[in-house]
Amino acid sequence: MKRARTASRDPRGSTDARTARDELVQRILATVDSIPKGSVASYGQVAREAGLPRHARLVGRVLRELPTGSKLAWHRVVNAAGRISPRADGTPSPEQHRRLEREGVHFEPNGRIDLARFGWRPK
DNA sequence: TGCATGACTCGAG
DNA sequence: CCTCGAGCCATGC
Repeated sequence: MKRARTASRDPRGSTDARTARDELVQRILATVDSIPKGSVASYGQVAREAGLPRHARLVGRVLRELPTGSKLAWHRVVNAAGRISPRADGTPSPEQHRRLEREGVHFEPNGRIDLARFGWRPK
């Protein structure tokens, strides 16, 4: 049975609350997975495509929590400025930079990617 | 319930 | 082009 939520308290421990959240995560992962090789999408764009406008930060959180060695193409997600978002240490991930260049995504001298050229445009 | 934390974004200056 | 500040919103303590 569904374990009635005591109305007041609904800690993330609530079974349906957790499943609902997991579904949002799945949608985000699926969207990221659909970004074609050679192009990039911003956190906000991924959120919108996943049907979650204004949730760019959630996309970032999800990617941050990805297990090392994940098959997901997390490197195709950059910020709206076309840059690799700084990590906790304040510097952009060299790994992400490498992966992108390896699949043909070019970086300008200022560290930005020309979104008009490499930005993902879902059909 | 309140308050701080961000792989965010956008508009000003 | 860059730095800031404000707005945004799920999380976690």
